[in-house]
Amino acid sequence: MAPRKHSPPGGYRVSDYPTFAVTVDNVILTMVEGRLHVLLVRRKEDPYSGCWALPGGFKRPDESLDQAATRELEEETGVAAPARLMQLGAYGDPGRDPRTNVVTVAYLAVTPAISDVNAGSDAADARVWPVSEVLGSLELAFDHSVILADAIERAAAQLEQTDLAIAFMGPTFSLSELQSVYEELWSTDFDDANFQRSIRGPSRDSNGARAYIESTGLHGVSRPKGGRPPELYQAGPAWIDGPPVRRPRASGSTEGR
Amino acid sequence: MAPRKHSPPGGYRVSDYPTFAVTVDNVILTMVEGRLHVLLVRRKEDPYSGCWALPGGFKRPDESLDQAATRELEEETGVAAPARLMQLGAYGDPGRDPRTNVVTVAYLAVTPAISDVNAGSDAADARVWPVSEVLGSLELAFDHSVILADAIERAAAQLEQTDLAIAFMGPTFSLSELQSVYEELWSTDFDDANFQRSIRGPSRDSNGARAYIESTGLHGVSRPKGGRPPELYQAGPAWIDGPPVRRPRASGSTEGR
DNA sequence: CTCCATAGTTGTCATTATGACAAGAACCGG
DNA sequence: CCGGTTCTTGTCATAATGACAACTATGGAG
Repeated sequence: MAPRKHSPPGGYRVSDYPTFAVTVDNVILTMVEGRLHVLLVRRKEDPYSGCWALPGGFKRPDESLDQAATRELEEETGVAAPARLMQLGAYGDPGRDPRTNVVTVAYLAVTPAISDVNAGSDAADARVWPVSEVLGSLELAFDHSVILADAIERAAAQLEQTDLAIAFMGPTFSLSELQSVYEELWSTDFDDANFQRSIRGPSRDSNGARAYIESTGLHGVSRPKGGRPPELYQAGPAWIDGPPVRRPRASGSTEGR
Repeated sequence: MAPRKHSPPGGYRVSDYPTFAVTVDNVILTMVEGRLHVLLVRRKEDPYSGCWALPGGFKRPDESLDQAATRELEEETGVAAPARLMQLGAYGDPGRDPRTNVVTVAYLAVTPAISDVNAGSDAADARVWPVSEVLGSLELAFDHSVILADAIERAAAQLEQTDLAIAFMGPTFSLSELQSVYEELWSTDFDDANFQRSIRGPSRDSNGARAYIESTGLHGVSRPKGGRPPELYQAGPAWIDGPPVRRPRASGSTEGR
């Protein structure tokens, strides 16, 4: 029996209620060569020893969920938490952890290409995997495949609502790089010309509105196979005027749940 | 100390990690006379005895989070869980419950006007409150005010993404009733004529596309002060072709998080 | 160096959606 | 009957979108 801490007159005795372990798991998405990747660690311990899993771990009582997510990410992968680590949801199906009752809270974040990933003490290995590979053939620990799928769906939705796409980009980027983010997450093709027009802003006023991105004077380098070098842009000050691109409503969309 | 259940060879011993109580809380929103309302219960037990709170309670190990939310809602308020009970997020700041470490998972749902609310055994009272009143003057238990605010924000966002607005409506409804949902949650005014055009579908094809709502031949009754009786509609089969109304980007919008 | 494949950029045009607003239709109370 | 109210239909100018042609700037093959 757990120790009885407080017993207010007539109050619930907490010890009468089942206890759970609470963990946090991070879905860190990034873009490598135009393809969506996710950061995974290989587990060193049972259960699912040797299996790949989302980086995460146990929440401590003296920290918030957000703090736990940040800490565990850093501990297990050496990756500093991206600025916008957003909560994805809680997963608590009975039996999702063979050991005991574990409820996990999943977080989602997006980063530019990750420089160096280092497996922490709890992990045997850590690297980014192409998402298509992970969802196709790789078997993840626990219900992490479900979490990953939910995360990608959420990220795709957020692309339309926020400037999340910029978070995939480094300090400067070309518009085709940005375009590939939308195309990958939405499984669509944009007309290059129309995409530029949408992103740079409609015929709108020419001073500051819709400052989604800003032009640096710079030019990038050509692709391996040649081609005109792209102009480089940087993140604008704000997401002022609504989403720059809207998700195409085309193929059999299974929206609205 | 909690009982040591499993100790796989080399595995984590769960007993070494802190345990938490896990609760679920429901934000049930509804529309009463054009104003947004939320379902609350008055607590009978400490802590926060006598305080109003979101209906919820402890998750059991043998049920999923969704099931726990449904069960607690029914138990505490007698309200059958609406079809679409969606997870809002997890709240686990240290000290959010004075008793012990409690992580709660919040759920959000929307219903037509609730017929009868009955306080369950755990609650001293149960009723719907106008949201403006709750956020203004009423002090909720725990961090439930924060959860409520998050829920409303989420609901407003979902209005644009899904056919959530329909969930506020009964079997048949007038377009002005539907309009009031958008206007209340977005704090905007729509031009009545333009709203109708948007909802009923653009100049699009006339057979089935954009079947957000369907016309019943019926007519409602006039308002107290007179006026033409509205035509009545019912929910259409599906959310086929994207959102019918888009959130106006007008006043100082603090989007992007 | 020239030609060509590739990739990025600019421009045009028809179609569709949106906001503003006028006007008609159907009810109320007096 | 008449003004007040609410719902409904119609019109018009403007903005956004999709399709597509054309132009620019690179690398590489010959």
